[in-house]
Amino acid sequence: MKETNKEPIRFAVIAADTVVFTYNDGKLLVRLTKVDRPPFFVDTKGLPGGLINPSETAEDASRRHVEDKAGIAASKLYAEQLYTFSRVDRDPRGRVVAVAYLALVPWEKLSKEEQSNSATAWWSPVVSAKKLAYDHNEVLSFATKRLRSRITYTTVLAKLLPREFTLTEFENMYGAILSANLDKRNFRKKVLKLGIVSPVTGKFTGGRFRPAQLYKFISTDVKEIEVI
Amino acid sequence: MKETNKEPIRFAVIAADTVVFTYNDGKLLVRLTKVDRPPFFVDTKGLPGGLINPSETAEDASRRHVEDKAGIAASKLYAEQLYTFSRVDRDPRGRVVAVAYLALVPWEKLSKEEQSNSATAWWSPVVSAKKLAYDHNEVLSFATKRLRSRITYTTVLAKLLPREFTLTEFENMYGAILSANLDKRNFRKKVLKLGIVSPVTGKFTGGRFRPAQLYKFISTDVKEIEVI
DNA sequence: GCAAAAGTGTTTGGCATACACCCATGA
DNA sequence: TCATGGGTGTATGCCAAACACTTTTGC
Repeated sequence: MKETNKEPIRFAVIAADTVVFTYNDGKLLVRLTKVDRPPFFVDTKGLPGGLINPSETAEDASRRHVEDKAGIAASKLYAEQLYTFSRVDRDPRGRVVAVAYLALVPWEKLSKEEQSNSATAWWSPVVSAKKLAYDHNEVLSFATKRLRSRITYTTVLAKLLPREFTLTEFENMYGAILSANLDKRNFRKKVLKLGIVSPVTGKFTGGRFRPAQLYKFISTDVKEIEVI
Repeated sequence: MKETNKEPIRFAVIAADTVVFTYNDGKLLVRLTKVDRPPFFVDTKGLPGGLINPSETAEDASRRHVEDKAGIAASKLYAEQLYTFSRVDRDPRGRVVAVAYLALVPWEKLSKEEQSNSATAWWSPVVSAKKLAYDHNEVLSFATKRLRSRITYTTVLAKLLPREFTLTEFENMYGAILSANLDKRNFRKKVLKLGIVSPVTGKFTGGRFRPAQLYKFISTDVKEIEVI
C-alpha cells in the first residue's frame, strides 16, 4: 500500500470501508473514526475501514475494521455490500480500491461503550458529517441514498429498529430517514396489511401517556416487499 | 497474480469481469470467452475479464477487457457496476477480488463481426451458459437476477432495445427476460401512460403483415420509474 | 381535568387486471 | 380471401390518499 519512490506500484490494493448507521433521538447517525495519516490527512475523520488481508473476504475485512477502529461488535450489525469505489486518485497515498459496506444496528442493541463517543470513534448525525477523508463523503452520500431507497421496498428497517417497537416509532424512523411527513392512519394500514409485523400480545410501552402496543417483525430476514 | 512457491501472497489483486447481455431471436444472450489457464482451467469458458491496471478504474478495466477478450466495442455498451466478489477461493490460482459489471447492448448496434461467434468469443443463450470457470456461474446468475429486477422499475431496457422499436418488440423482450406472459393491451396502456416512449411519427415496420408503429425512448438516460 | 400521545374509518379517485374482436397488409 | 400480426375499450376490484376525532394514561 505504501507508495515509495523506489519501486513503482505493481498492483492496486484493496480496502473495505463501512458506513455504520444507527438511529437515536430522531436522527440518523453514522460512526466516524479519527484519521491521522500524514502528510495528506492530519487529525481529520473518516469512515472505519482498512486493507483486506489475503486470507479474508471483503466482508470479513469490513467487520474486522469496524471492531478495531469503530469499536462496535460486528456480530451486532446487519451489513450489505454497497459499491466498489475505484477512482485512481481516491487515496492520495497510493492506489487503493475500496469495497464499501452499508451496515445497520439498532441503538438499543449497542452497549454503553458502543453508544458513547471517544476521541477516536464517535457517532455523528449524517447531516453534519462533512469534510471526511479520502472519498468518504461520496461513500456516505451513496450509502444514505441507498438506505433511503431500500427502506421503501424492503424490510431492511427491521435492522435499525429495536426488536420490539411501536408503530409510531416505526413511522417516525421511516419518515425521518426519508424526510417525509406520513399520515399516521395510512402508514398503520399499510404496514399491517403487508403482514410484516405482528403485535407482541400483552406488551405495551410505559410512560406518562397512553401506553402503545409493541410490535415485532415476523421474519428477521430482509425481504423485498411491494411498497411501503 | 501469479502464485509461485517462492514468495507468499502479499496482497489480493483486483480484476474486473463483465457480463455483456444482448437480445436476439427471442433469447437473452451473454458473451462468453475461451479460458485456458492450466493447470486449473483447460479449454473451458468464462466471462470476459482480467486484472485492473494501477492507472485505471475498475470500469476502465471492464471496458478494456471486453474489447480485447470479447471483441465488442466498449463504446457501444451501457454498463452498471454489479457486485464485488471476494471469496478467498474464487480463483484457485491466487487471491483475486473481482469487481463485476453488467453491460447491455442492442443486437442491432453490433457489427457483423461483433454479432458473430469465433473460437475465442461467442454469444450463448443465458440458459445454456453452464460450467463456467472461476465463480462465473455465480456472477452470471447474479447479473441475470439484477437485470430481471431492474427492468421492472427502471428504463434500463432502453439499453437493450434498438433505437426504434415496436411495442410488440418491447413487450416480447420484457416478457422473455422475466419469463412472464403479459397482456398486450395492459402492457401498452402502462408503457404509454408512463410517458417514457413516443411514437416516431410516420415510421412503421415493413414486412408481410400489417405495419407496426415504431417508438423510441424519450430520454436516453436510465431512470427509476414507478413500476412497469 | 388537562396535557400528551395512541388509536381508529370512510370517501374518493386512480390504477391494475381480466377479457375478445376488428384492422391492415402481402401473398 | 386468407393468414398473420397490429391495434383497441370496458368493467371490476383494490389500493393509495386525504382527512379529524375519541381514548387512555400520568400528573
